[in-house]
Amino acid sequence: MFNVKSFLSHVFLFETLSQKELDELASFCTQLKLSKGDTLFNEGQFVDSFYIIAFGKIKIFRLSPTGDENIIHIQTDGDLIAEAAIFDDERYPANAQSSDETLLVKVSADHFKNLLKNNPELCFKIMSAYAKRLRFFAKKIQELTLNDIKGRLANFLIGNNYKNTVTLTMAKKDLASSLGTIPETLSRTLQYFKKNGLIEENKDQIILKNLQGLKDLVR
Amino acid sequence: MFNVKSFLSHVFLFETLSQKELDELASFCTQLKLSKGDTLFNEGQFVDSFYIIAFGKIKIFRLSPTGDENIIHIQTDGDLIAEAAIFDDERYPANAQSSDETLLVKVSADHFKNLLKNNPELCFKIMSAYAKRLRFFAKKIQELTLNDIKGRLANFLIGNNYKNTVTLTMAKKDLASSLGTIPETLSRTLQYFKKNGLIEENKDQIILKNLQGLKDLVR
DNA sequence: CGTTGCGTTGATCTCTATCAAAAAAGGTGG
DNA sequence: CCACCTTTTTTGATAGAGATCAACGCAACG
Repeated sequence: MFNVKSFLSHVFLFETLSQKELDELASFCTQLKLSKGDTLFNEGQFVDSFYIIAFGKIKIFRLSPTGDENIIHIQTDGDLIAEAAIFDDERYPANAQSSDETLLVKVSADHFKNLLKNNPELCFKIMSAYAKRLRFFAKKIQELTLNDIKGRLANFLIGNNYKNTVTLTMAKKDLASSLGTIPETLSRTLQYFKKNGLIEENKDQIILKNLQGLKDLVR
Repeated sequence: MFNVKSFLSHVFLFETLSQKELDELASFCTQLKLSKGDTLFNEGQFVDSFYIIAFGKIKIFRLSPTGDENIIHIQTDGDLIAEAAIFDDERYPANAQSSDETLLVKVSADHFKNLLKNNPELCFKIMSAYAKRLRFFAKKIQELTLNDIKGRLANFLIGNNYKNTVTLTMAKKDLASSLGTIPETLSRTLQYFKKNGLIEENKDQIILKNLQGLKDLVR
């Protein structure tokens, strides 16, 4: 059985809250269960809450006029969604869709802001979370302008490996999109890595055989 | 004569402060004058303050290992610099350099955080500023992955035009870098726009002759 | 089993970076 | 104000990376 309050107390942003504050926070949170493909919100809709992922995956994306889906990122367990939007204007800036069986905690924006008013420490934590995300974005921008696809893929593999193995948690077409390329190119780049002895592939596992070689591809 | 307190009272972030709070704020702010080319801070240096531009231009950029300068953005009058960094870890994530005669107000991070502790409304403003910047970055990422150079330049022109005229406030080589390309390509793209009757150029003024045509180039 | 979506492979073409050089614009000192 | 030097911008030619289009194998699924 899933306990909202207990879950919240383990979320980085809320670690420092007192029992009383946690109770208050929990009082205006609700659970939300989504199936694969369900829409959480759409670009342009009014913001009335933000979300925390208990488990599952949420795809954040925008659509070009031609209908192409541009994945900004894929959020997963423990990640916050649209927490920035509640302080900005009153509409969501992107689409969010579940790409898996997903359980979310939904936090009412108005109530949350109220809680913040009396808790500067929590404010600081939120700001720090923002700052982290800003840094992540800045890094991504640099990566897009500086590195070619080999470099970007190598960087992804290096950053997501555990004991020299990367487990793909998303479809390759989604990985392609979040690397700023298309499935065909990703496929070819993976072949290239394999031919040069940099990696081996085994189902959804990618084994890094030559870490230094991969690093050399990254600027 | 430049008056710090009066200037601060007109900065969006501080509009809601009382006279008393403004006095306190001003007490730990200093002025800083930079000439063209002067360095404000470098990537990796410890963060002890953030800045507000009174007038002038500050270039925020990172260097690739090969020494290429990757301009993230160019900030100008009224903009904040490094205000996100003060809540993150303790180092600046990029380089900042004056690209003009520039006057800055320097705000001590520690003192400022202290002020924030007792001012939730100001916290909200800061968070909103963060949210805006996040959105700017997200848009830039989208643009880099979605649009080609024609699209990016068209988008820039559309977004920066006033009465169908864009006044270039930076060197073309810098514009090229912040669009994620190189001067040669920017130059050629401008020629292309001219040949197709989309724009006309006159010194540092670009006149948009066919707004719809430009829009059609943007995804 | 047929259908549907994903991943791979091949051929081609377009865009953009690179290299090289000339032209234009900006400073600087006399 | 002019000659000189530096930096920026433009133009040309070339090569390479990656997108596009097309087709096929393969697995999941009703």
